[in-house]
Amino acid sequence: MNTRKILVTSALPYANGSIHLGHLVEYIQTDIWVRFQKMRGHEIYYVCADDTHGTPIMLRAEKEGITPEALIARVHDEHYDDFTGFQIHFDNYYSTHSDETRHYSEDIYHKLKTAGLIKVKGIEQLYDPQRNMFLPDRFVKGECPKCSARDQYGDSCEVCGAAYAPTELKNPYSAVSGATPVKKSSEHYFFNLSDDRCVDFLRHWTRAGHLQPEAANKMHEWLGDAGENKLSDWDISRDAPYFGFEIPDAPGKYFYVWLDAPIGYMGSFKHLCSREAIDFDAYWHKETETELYHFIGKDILYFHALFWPAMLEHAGYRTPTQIFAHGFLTVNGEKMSKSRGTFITAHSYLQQGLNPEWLRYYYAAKLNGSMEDIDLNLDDFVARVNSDVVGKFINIASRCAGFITKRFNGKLVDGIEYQALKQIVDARFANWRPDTIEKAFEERDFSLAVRQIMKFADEANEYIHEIAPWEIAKVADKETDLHRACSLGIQLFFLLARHLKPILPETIRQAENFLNCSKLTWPELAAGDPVSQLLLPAGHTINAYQHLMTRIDNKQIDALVEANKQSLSAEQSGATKAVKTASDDTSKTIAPIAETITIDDFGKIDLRVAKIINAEHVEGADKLLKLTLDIGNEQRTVFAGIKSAYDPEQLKGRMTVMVANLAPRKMKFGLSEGMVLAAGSGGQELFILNPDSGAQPGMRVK
RNA sequence: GGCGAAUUAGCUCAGUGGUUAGAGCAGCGGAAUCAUAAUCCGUUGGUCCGGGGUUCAAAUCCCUGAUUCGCCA
Repeated sequence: MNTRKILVTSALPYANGSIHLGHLVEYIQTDIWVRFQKMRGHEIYYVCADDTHGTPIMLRAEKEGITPEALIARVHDEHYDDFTGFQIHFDNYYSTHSDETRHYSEDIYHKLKTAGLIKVKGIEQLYDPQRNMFLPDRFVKGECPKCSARDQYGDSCEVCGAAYAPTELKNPYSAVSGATPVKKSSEHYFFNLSDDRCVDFLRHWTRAGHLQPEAANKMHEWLGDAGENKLSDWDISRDAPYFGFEIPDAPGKYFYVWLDAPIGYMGSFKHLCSREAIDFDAYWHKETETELYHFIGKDILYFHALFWPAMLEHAGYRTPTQIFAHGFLTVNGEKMSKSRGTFITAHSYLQQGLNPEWLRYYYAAKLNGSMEDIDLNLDDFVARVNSDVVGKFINIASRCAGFITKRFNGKLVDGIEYQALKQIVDARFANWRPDTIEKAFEERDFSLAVRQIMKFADEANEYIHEIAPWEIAKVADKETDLHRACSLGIQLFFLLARHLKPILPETIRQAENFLNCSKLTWPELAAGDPVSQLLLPAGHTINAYQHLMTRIDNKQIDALVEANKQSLSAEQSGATKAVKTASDDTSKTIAPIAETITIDDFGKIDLRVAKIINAEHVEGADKLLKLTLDIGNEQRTVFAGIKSAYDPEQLKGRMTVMVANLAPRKMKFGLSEGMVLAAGSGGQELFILNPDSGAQPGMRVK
């Protein structure tokens, strides 16, 4: 077999926020693929790094009262610990805030400039006059120009979905200082993506097998047909103050974080090369035959399939062999949700004592190499892992090992019985060839690999049931049969373990101890060679069996979800890019959305427009006002806890909304026949609802 | 609004023109007791999202509608 030389990356997590189960899809996917290739003996390096630059990092560090360098050092360690906890093995986990990344950023910039692909032009942006800084879109808030919803971000409205420029917001304010932003122009540096050289190159490159078909189609949408030019030049500079690399010949101008992020792949690899004397150029030289793969989420295809290859090409470097994009993770069929406790951090998963290999297995069972989203269904997660891994796979070792240890001193059959065993394997298990599984792993169709491996595990259990070692064991003169049967079971377990090792590295490491064998390699089988060639040698001795994996208890999942509900305000959002940062600031004052209800549930609540015909203080009550409400054909008395915010006189004659079918409640001061609706945290922060003019008392609200 | 993807058993998913649509899990009925970390046999279960079309033949191809999710405006 030819030894391939491969460099693999996962996208760089942003150094602002924790790793969560959504991130882990990608790192687990990559790690499985890398481990598979390593087992096959290929020369493969897996590098990654924290993505450390940009305004959000700068502002967060400031908020915490530390330097950005201190912030990114801390987050780097947190991220690295999380990844290590999930058995994700990087050959190097570095930082984009490094000499190497700076070097290649400047190098690529210079080469692009020399090629005439950098230009400077003035643009007008919103500027925070109080903080003396330009504001990224997400740091400008205001009212949506279309629907007037308040507190919307500068790029799009979360209420009506409209997209717009931050300058279009009504009553804009800076999310940093609260000041009203002003328009100010400054010079920005652009990478000329719209240049014919880039467009022509990308038109070809995106169709040349470097992308999944669905990704290539998406790129075509962005590129347009031949003759069209839909690409805009890419703004690669940001003005000071900015945490990042200053552009060499442009004081006060910094490289935009997305310029140096992918260059961080090179930086991290360079750092590894220096440490381990690897030839960097062999992997990045234009004419190289080494392979380069980037695993990414589908959300950042734009950067990796357009900007990045165009930059590399015109700076004289090689371009990626392939971009492997995956979909998003949903939990129980929905977006991860902090209020439902399904926004689960890697740290909490590990801290709650859940086995990381459960998740690795489940993700593997779901991933198929396409850009489709995958769903983590928590009930299915428990059932699937328990049934497949413990019930089928682990059980094979568990049920055969006892006999081998107790009756045969740990030794598997040898001599003529070993030959008989091989014959059985080649007759009955001739279909246990690794080809299909190997191809599936190579193509990142892990779900197919897992299906195939579990089919083998089913066959192993069926066979063991047929020969029934526990029956043979009762018969005095059938020691040989018992020995052969159980040896076969262990051999089958050994074969399955070899296939599962990329997915379950720690469990299989323990299995290697149990099996008393050196590190398991991928089962390579040439065409025509019998399956029995893959077995442990004759007379091999194994160690006593100790349990290799426990089952998941539903209670553990409940506790995990509960823990992530509780940590709501404490946890940072941890999105891959900075866009989530600003929302963290508001999330602290906004209560989580309650459990989903059906329209029928809502229909049970009878809300009516009510006119407040009288309001008065209640003697002896600290918080209550006594309201008399007109709801059309009847009047209601309601005691409302709004004394702290409203004067009775100002309420008289106003219209509001009440729950008309709430069970009456006897209170110290009388019977309350419903409740009026109000928002706010209490005290002076209370706001009763007010229907639009024209609503009449008694109208139902629905 | 435009473009794209998805929709198959209770759950998670296979199945891209060819028997009567499958698997695992769950359920139900048995067996077994080596495996306290379990298995084996049997079995129930489907309007392949709805509607229309092409074809000897459609889950699969085409049109149309619904829902969900993306991207774009």
